[in-house]
Amino acid sequence: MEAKGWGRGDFPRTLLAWYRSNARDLPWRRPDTSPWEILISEVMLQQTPVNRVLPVYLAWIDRWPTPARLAASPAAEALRAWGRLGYPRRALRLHQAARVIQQRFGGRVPDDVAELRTLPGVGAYTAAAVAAFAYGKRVVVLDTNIRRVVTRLTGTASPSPHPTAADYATVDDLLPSDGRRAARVSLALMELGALICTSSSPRCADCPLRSACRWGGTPTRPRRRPAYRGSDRHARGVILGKLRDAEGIVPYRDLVAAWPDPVQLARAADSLIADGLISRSGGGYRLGPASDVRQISGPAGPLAGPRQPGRRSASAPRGR
DNA sequence: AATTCGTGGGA
DNA sequence: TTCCCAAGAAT
Repeated sequence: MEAKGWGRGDFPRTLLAWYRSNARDLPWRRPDTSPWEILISEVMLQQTPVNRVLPVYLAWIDRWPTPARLAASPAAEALRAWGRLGYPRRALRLHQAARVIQQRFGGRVPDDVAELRTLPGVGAYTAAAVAAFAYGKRVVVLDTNIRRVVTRLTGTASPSPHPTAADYATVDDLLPSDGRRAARVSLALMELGALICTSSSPRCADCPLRSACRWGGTPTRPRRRPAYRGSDRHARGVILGKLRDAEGIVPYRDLVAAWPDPVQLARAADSLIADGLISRSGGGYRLGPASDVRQISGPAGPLAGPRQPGRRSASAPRGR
């Protein structure tokens, strides 16, 4: 569907003019940003505000300027550098992605959406974003911002919580034929969604597209999420914080001191182990998956159990 | 297809 | 204080 009152070329021109003078100056938008840096920024920005990503991103690309460099580091280091960005499995997957890029793609971030999609932690949005923003490919980039802006603009709001085929078609119709220009339109739509056409209390008076917008101004009510405080999720966060702030092994008693319910604590720790975010080590816990130890200790380790002193902490929970 | 997965700033 | 929410992905 065409937005009302626009010729086909008018929409990109108006939007890009707005973007040129209103876009934030973000490091991953500099013209010399590498595909690897683009990938890092996109993963970090998943469900995470720009302002929180900025310092972590800068430190990350300084430390690991190539996939090879990250692939050569233990996963625990990636988790530690991730800091408090949230959703730490993203750090783990980005680390895994670096190893896949190194081993299967010769150290180069793929430019093909299907290949990008095979990387851990890279879904439909991130694959499209890297293909478009790093390589200038004409692909539909569909994140929550673009979906919100376009459905409001064209009056085609769909009730589905996930992007539909119709959503893709609607955006595809709005993108110019040139790949690099289309990518810039996608960036501009995202920026418009982030700065003007926000989820709640949008600043319609400042919108460059207001004369063509079909939106009636009816916000959608999201379902409320379960309480965080006191949840297993909260316990996981506390455990991870403790292990992140410690260099090595954290005794179990230190975790008990940080969380009142030992049953819940054990459950949370088990789930973190299952996710590869932490592992049992030397009678306590440490950041990172068990595979980190094999890497650090060298390939000599037999399949038989942990190579640690027989002394086992009495306070450590036994496998259940 | 519906759930689960952090975190902290601002309304 | 409570609640919302910020460039999704995996299962």
